[in-house]
Amino acid sequence: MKKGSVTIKDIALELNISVSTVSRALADNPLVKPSTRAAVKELAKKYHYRPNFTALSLRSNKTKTLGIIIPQLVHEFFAMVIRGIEDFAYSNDYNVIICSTHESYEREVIDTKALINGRIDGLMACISKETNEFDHFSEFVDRGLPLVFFDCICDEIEAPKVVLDDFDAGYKAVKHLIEQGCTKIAYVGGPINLFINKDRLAGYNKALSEAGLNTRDSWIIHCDSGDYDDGMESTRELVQAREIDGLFAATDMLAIGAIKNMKAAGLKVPEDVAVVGFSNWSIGTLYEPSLSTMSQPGYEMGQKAAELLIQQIDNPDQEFNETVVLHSELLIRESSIRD
Amino acid sequence: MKKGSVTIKDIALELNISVSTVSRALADNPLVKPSTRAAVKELAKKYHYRPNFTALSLRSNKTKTLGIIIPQLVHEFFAMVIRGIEDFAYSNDYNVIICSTHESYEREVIDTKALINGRIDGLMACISKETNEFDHFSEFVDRGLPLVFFDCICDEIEAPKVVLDDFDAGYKAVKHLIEQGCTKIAYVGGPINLFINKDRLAGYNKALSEAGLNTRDSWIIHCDSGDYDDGMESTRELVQAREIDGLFAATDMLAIGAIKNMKAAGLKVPEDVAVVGFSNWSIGTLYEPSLSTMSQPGYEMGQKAAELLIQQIDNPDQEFNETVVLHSELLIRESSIRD
DNA sequence: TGAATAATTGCAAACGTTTGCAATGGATAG
DNA sequence: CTATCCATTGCAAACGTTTGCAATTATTCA
Repeated sequence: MKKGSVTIKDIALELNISVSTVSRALADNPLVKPSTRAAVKELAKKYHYRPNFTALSLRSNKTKTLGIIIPQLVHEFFAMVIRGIEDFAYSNDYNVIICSTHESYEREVIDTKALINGRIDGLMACISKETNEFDHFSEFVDRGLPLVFFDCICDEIEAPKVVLDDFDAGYKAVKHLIEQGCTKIAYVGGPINLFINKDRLAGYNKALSEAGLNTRDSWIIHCDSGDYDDGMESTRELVQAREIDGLFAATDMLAIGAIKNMKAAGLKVPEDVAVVGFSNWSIGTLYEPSLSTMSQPGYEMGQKAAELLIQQIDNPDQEFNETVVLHSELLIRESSIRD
Repeated sequence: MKKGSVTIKDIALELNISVSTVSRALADNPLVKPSTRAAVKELAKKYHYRPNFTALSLRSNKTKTLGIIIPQLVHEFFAMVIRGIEDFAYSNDYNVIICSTHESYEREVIDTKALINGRIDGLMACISKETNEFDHFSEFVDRGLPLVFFDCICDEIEAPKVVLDDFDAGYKAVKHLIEQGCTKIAYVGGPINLFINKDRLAGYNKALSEAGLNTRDSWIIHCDSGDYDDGMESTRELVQAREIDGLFAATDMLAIGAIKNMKAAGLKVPEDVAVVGFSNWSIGTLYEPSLSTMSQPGYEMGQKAAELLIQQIDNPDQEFNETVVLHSELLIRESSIRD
């Protein structure tokens, strides 16, 4: 059997009955005579018959597939989001397509357009760091395709959103540093066009002003990517200046990169500078000092996003626009404890 | 326009011509009159017409989509493999579906079967740690669907494979430790049912015997997962025993977990124990000591896998069964240097 | 035994596309 | 003026399914 898969037609032919009967038999339709049903099923099993996905989709106008657009793959938070999505999707008979944009706007547009043509029933998207225009998403919703944003959202498009309370998280992190006695606290984060960074910084500012503390322009650093190297490059001068006694980093990688700098400069963490990161990467527990951080409920975010999306798919005439806000917890480890 | 997408039929209706003409016009078929072609194209543009993916697939019996099955997402090596695959696929007009099995055999079977029904044109797979049976892949190839294995392969199935020379890599790593003066070298690796671990261990043994060195059963540790925690748990006794002066770990996470243990036990790395990991994770450059490791050419592996797969797709009658072997390089950092 | 009813089955359309072939129209040539 | 030819278009089938409706067969009842 060099050919491709067996079709319903092949079975019909061999049994000398019509395709409709075969189709019905396989669907356990009580209309078909038990004996023919048995014969059909036996043959289907023998040939490992599997209904053709494409034909099914075309007929039903449903692909039972959800799309995910994320900026990065190697990211523990996104991995948890994906698991949350998958678990919810699978238990609702949906499959999942993952597209990683690698933080490229261009790739995001390409991926979105590649998904717009009836390949998926709905999309969950986290925009990339480069993204400042949203026409590709507009086209999506204009076509009546369900869309849900999560984490890095775009507020110009009307769609359900699942986000973290980044403002509150930033506030909690910095408040903790203040409680540990820090008075000169710096911030290092990713691209400020993203709400997550804007909000984390706003939380930082709130905590400072509430405590009557000042900051300086040079203490607030926005970097491009947010990875280890960025953490080292961008904080070099800050660390050399030896002005600060606390640092809030918007990602754990930035935090670790910065700590590496501090160690190299002879600064002790947390004695000289206390540090809090963000995202709770597993390396944080192994690093020395172990890293205080803000938790990010990725699994819940994924579950919720999938739930909102499937809800939308199931109720095509209804308008959905709610924003679900999840909360972050402070995880205190060695890097921020100053007794 | 609440409805779904515009179809060729809608355009035909509005222009009062037949669908065939519209189809031909959009395909720049010279048969159609330039004026009608222009009219069709204008309308198509106006309505953002996009050919329905499902219909296209059904007609052509091609999805222009490649499947990827990997055991983990949060893995820098796999991320590179995926990029390699994507780049090659995209430049050959293919899309990509990623399925992460989360190292679960059950999930691997589900995913494979979900992809067998005409959703993809071919599959690239890296088997999970739990996988010892391969019927799901047999069914795949029996159906005439192209398959390529990469990294963690299964040799019972006839299919092209792209692998690392794990034997040589293990040999190089341990030889380096020996050259640094280590004489009591332990091995810690992932599940031994996987060839990658079997081969790395074999390389370890070769290097030892070549140097006339002995090992002990307790110095050879197979653990389930290969992550940080596993690295800590599984090496606890080994470290407590204080018998060894060298460690070859089959993943960087295992290495870091083990080093964490050593530090806690008061052992210095590399002075007391020299360590070499595997995979070149970026954290390895930031960890202290920075981690010596074996490179893993993930991007090349992905590119090659995609190339072999598309080659197979394009030549359905030809039999492909070659195995491409890529090579690993030793990256020497602090954790293994003993002067 | 004939008619009415129930149990099975098949036909054909539909999903959106492409494409071989037939059909239409106008123009050209004899 | 008619026959031929080219340019342009439309028809219909096909890809593999499902499903309303019609058709067939088998069964039951009087």
